[in-house]
Amino acid sequence: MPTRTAAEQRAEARRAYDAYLADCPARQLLDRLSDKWVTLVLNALADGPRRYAELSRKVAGVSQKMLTQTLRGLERDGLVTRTVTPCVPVRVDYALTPLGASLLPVVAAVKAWADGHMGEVAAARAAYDAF
Amino acid sequence: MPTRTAAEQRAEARRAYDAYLADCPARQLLDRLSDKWVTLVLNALADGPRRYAELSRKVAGVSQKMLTQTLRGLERDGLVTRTVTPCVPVRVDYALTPLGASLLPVVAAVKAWADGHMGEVAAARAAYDAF
DNA sequence: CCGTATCCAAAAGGATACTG
DNA sequence: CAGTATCCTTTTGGATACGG
Repeated sequence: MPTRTAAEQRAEARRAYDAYLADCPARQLLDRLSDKWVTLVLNALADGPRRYAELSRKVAGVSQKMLTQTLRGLERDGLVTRTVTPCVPVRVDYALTPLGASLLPVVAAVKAWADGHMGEVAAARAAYDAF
Repeated sequence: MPTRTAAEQRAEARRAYDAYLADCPARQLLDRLSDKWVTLVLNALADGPRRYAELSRKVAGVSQKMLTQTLRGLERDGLVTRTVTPCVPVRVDYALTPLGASLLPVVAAVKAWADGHMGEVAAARAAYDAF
């Protein structure tokens, strides 16, 4: 019997989809933005450089693991810089790059839509759930 | 000894954070957009209503479970409508609501930034990984 | 044709402890 | 201060089978 059935077809479609994603810049950005803490860190850095401990406080509720992981990701993507000042104790500052700063308006656009329409969404949810 | 230590403090901060998120429309929207398939489905519906099976094909690689789950979520949020035509076999059409359509420009803004800057991001990544 | 229900594997993410 | 390493729970999401 042929093992190549619906399962195989789906797997193939999935590979095609993954390849498509790899080539889709918008999707990559969305994946970054969808990381739970990225936008919060971006906003925390919006008005100037911040130290690690400052971010830890400003972005309330974030674990060390997630903060570090998020910062590393942003640094890798060229959105933030990490500056180590070798004094005692060590001092590390994070700041937005111009590229990172250029992303802020996009986040603001999302925020603007949200502020303008999330009321309708909330109402729709309430109506949906009531029924 | 007091069991109320760093752990408790963190937990409290986390509750505060969660409460903050519950009140933050932008964050809620971001959570929606971050759902892996939401934007793809939104785009698939951008130029007109589509049937379930059509979406299944247009959004390559999606499983039935995820497609249904995504559509239910969008319907709940008032972003898409679900219209059942009770013939044999059943026919179900999905379409964007005006609210859902109004979200398209936002997605487009994200896409625009991505198209304009993802090259730099990719370069930054390459540089970071090479080192 | 359009789903729902169940199971299960993989990944995300938090708590804790430890280091330079 | 600024992390790293480990463990472990929770969530996510695909595969499969079945129902209206």
